[in-house]
Formats: sequence, structure tokens, C-alpha cells
Amino acid sequence: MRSISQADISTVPLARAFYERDTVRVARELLGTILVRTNGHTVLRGVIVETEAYRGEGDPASHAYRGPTKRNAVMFGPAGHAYVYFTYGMHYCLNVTTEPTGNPGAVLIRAAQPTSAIEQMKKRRRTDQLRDLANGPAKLTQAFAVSRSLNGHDLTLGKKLFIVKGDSVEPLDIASTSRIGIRVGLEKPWRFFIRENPFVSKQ
DNA sequence: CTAAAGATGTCCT
DNA sequence: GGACATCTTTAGA
Repeated sequence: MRSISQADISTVPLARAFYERDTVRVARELLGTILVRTNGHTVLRGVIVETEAYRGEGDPASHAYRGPTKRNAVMFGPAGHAYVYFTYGMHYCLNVTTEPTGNPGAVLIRAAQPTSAIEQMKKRRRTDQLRDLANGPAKLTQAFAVSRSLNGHDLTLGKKLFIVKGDSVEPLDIASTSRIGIRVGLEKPWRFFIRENPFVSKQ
């Protein structure tokens, strides 16, 4: 994959209209975009290389499958917000909400290729292995300093946490498989990743 | 109220 | 390939 230079990076957050569409389509189109997290003076960045789509009705793997609850409320709200949930007693996972208000949907950000503030990410992750910084949903939130406080955060404001357009010239080689770590809904090929990219959680 | 599972990661064999 | 850490949420009694 082509490396990305500072000058190429947009600072304009993706608009609400980008998120307010079919969840599976948004999941696919988020590949190659850049996740940005401003944390004090630090700006952490990475190219999104792996995502998963979660719908509501008809998707038994989704938190929204059985209707709204306190935890999944953000999934039912407006598109373009962060849905951050805590799981396994120790991990956070980051999603972005999709679909119009009232219609649940979210895209899990599973992996990113770090491009900025790599030293800070290594510190946060307690490893020197570049590949291990964000090649999994909980590793990614640790590297990007994402936790509960960002649940419901509006990603279109360009503050704290947002996503900007990528600068890839070549078309991406996108693969899809079953989603990972679920027991139902395995028949839906809603995991998307950039083929051959070494920062994907699993090929 | 109680219990079981969970959109995971790490370390071990 | 498997155990285990660790605790919130949800479903069911």
C-alpha cells in the first residue's frame, strides 16, 4: 500500500450524508479512509483497513437485533456518531453509526494502518511491533485512546475523533468474509478488508 | 435477583 | 489450539 504524506491528508471530516446510508455500503467505503484522534497535542492517525457492518432487524449478530436498550441507544440515533461499547470486562470497541435516525446500524472499525503518532501508539499498546498496534478492534481503541467517554461523540465536528477522506489513487482490492467473533449471522459476508494489507487482523 | 455470554487479546503448550 | 482475565449487559426466573 502506498504510504501517505502529511500534505495529502484532508482535515475535513466526512459529512453526515456519508454515514447516513446503507450500513454495508458504508462499511465497504470506509476502507481507505483515515481515522483521526486528537488527544491533547497529539494527533493520532491511521488508515482504516478492516470493517464490519451490523444492522438491526434481520441481523442476529447485531447489538440492535432485539430493539433499543441503554447500551445500544446510539445505534438508533443519527448517523455519524461514535458507538463505543465495553466488552469482555476489559476491552472497548469503536463503531460509527449509520442509517437515518430511528433505523439502527453501525460499522465496527476492526483495524487500521498507523500513519501518525506511532510512538505514542507504541507506548499505549506497550509494544514496538508496528503491525500489532491496531490490527484488531480492541487493539485499535487502545492505540487511538478511545474509551467510554467518546460514546455518542459526533464524528462530523472534526474534534477529538473523526474520519477524513483517504488519498489512495489506485482502486482498493477489497475482500469480504463472515464477521469475526460472532456465533450467529455467519452467513452474512459483512466483514470487509483490504486484501494483502498486513495491518488486517486476520487474512 | 442470578447467571451466562460476550463484535477480544495475551500468554501458554 | 486452548486457557484465562475481568465485568457489563441482558435474558430469564
